[in-house]
Amino acid sequence: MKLATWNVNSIKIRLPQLLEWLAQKRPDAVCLQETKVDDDNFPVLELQAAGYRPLYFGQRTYNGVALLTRAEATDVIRGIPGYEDEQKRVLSASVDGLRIVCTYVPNGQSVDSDKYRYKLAWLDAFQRWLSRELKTHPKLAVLGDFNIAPEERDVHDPRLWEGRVLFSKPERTAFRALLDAGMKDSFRLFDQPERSFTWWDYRMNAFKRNLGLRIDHILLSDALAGEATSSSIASELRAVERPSDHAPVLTELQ
DNA sequence: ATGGCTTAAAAATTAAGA
Repeated sequence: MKLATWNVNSIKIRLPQLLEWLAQKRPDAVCLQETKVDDDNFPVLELQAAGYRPLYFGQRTYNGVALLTRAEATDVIRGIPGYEDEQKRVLSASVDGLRIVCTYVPNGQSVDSDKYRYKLAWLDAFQRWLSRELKTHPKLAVLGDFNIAPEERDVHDPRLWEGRVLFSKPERTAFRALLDAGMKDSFRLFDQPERSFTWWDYRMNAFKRNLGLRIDHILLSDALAGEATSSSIASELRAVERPSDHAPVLTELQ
């Protein structure tokens, strides 16, 4: 079973690339972030024609998540239950015996901003909810744009980024708390090339120079981690005409 | 020169991303 996540930075702009990629890779479940459309404008028909059943939880202009599955998904939950949030960032469902959580973690803007405080409070609520979910759904996968580079090797220049948003100590501690709740970073279950990243700034030829961060992740519950057979970053999608600034991440289960 | 692109809003700029 192939699981994938991709921050598309507007599903409207990226739909042709998404459809081509789905046809090539045929993932069984795909989590999308920053769809940037309300639910009335989600491209349902195009994705159905491609063989996928779309679930979506969006808003105009900002945020928005979606889950595309080839098999039927059930028990759909939107948002973090019990956590009031105007922003559409979490979508969960069961498919093929797995519980899948799609997430778009707040960016945080800068460490001295209200958005950063919102990010940390949001992550605390997310972790506490996932800890409970893991008890009822031992086979759990959490996929998405976490907006956190967990370790120094996930940052092109750790000295430059130390203490900045996406790589500050409180954010890395919050990411560690997610793993400590009973999950593994599937990308790190396997040998990987050095300087592997999932996001590159649009400016400064950052992709060509590989000045990136690894901030998009596929976490697998401890019960599921043993079933993983590979994990990789589809960086070729960052090299196309008019790319998203994020590349997809793929993890395959036996 | 906290810039450099890209997107969505709206009709020129602004906000936001990371």
